[in-house]
Amino acid sequence: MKLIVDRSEDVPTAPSPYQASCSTCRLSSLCLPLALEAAEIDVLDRIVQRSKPLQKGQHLYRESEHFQSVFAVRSGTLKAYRTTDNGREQVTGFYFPGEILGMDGIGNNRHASSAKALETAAVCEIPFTALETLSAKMPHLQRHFFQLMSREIAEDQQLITLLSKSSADARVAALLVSISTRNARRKLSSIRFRLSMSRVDIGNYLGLTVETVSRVFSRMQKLGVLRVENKEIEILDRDALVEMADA
Amino acid sequence: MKLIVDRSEDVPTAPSPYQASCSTCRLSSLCLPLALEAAEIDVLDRIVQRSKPLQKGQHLYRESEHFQSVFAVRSGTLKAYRTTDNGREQVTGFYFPGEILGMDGIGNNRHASSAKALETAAVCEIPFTALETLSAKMPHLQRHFFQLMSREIAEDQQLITLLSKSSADARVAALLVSISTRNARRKLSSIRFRLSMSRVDIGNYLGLTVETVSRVFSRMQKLGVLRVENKEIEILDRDALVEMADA
DNA sequence: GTGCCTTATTGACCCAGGTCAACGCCCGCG
DNA sequence: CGCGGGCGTTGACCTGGGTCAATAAGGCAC
Repeated sequence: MKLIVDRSEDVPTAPSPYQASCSTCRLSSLCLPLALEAAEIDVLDRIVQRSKPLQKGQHLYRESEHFQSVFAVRSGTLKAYRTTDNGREQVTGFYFPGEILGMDGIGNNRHASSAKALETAAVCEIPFTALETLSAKMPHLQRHFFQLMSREIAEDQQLITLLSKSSADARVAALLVSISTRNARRKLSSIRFRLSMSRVDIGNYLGLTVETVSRVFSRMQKLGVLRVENKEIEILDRDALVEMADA
Repeated sequence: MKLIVDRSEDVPTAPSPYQASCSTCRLSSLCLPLALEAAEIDVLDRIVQRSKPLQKGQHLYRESEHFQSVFAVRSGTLKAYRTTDNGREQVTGFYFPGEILGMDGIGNNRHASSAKALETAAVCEIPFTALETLSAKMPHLQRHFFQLMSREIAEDQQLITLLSKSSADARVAALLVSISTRNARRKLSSIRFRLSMSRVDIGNYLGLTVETVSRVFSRMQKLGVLRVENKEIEILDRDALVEMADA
């Protein structure tokens, strides 16, 4: 399929400080520091590594690589995907600022998926052994991390439900609602945003072909639910969209 | 759909000791005690509650109920499922002896799914706050529990991959291979076993209709890959099955 | 700017699996 | 031990979305 060489490279773990600290981070209320006290945040801060941004297409980690850290997205978007035995690619999630990825690697010390930047993206690296040590000392942190993992499970189950029976319309609607909601949490517009992922990625994630995704967008536009202009999306009728999502 | 009253009831948290301890449990090598030292197992033992078995159809917990404990299956099989907004049921997993369920409730202190016994089943209840406290003191336990959750994530992602693109044959094959592998881990036959779940549940789990599941079984039987006799399954050609699973 | 290559849209056609219907067979209950 | 209701199987038909193909429209390289 891909005939050209993939120019993406693994990001080197750089030492330089690209952002001051968790305590000044705009995203701290969504991210790991949530539920920690000021003093605790400082301790957490000391183990978090910030490196130079990933360029579009660069990998943060690759499937079956040795697992060492989980990552928090600071800016940009990443996609996680796994490659099946027969070589097919399956997108398992999109990660926006404030969200944590890489937790699927803890299970057997090997990343269970790959993660790639969909646009220029900055991440915080959180070495897992340090996080464990800290968790044992800070009950809030331990609890919070358990919760984060549990939520990832619950979200995956929601996707399973979506993929198991829903129509193409419902799948696309559900994704848009999800992005909209996550944007709202980050104080961004929940009705107007830019899709950082391609139609191919959307289709892959939702178990649909590009063509179907495209047709669904067109149909929704015709129905007056959306305004689509390339990657720009405007939700015109959120209620209708929510309605469609569970049809 | 169901016109008769569901006679299942919630299981009361009984105090009586139905089995001695984790240290004598045949399943300890798969379950939570894995990776713990003898002394540590004793401590864990003290927080684990064993109650009277669940009858077929009884619920262990229900979606949106207050989350309090995770559970380890001691005998029998359970299914986890969630109900969508439009009232559809989606099976999210089957749980066999030695496996842990209920972890999806940690995220927001509410069970994200319901769990129901598919046959008479015994479980160990592990109160989560006690587990947290213990985890903070026992690094092995903390690590192991992180790993269990991570594996649940990875398994859900595998199901996502399966549901996203695979054919009906591949889905059924994958489920059979999974059950076979899990049986082997429990030192049971990996080629001959009884399906404790109905065709409806299988179809629901795999995103297929009952009719399709039935047809796939018939087809595989005709191909000499399986022998199917009601709920009894015999795998005649495991390689072929594995092959089909990633087609 | 201009060209090329990747991404997106749209149309025509097809097929895997869903739907509907009929029937047979377990299995639990009286 | 017989009967009834749910569960499983099989067949005929239909449809949502996949496949293939052609065209358009971005957007990055030079």
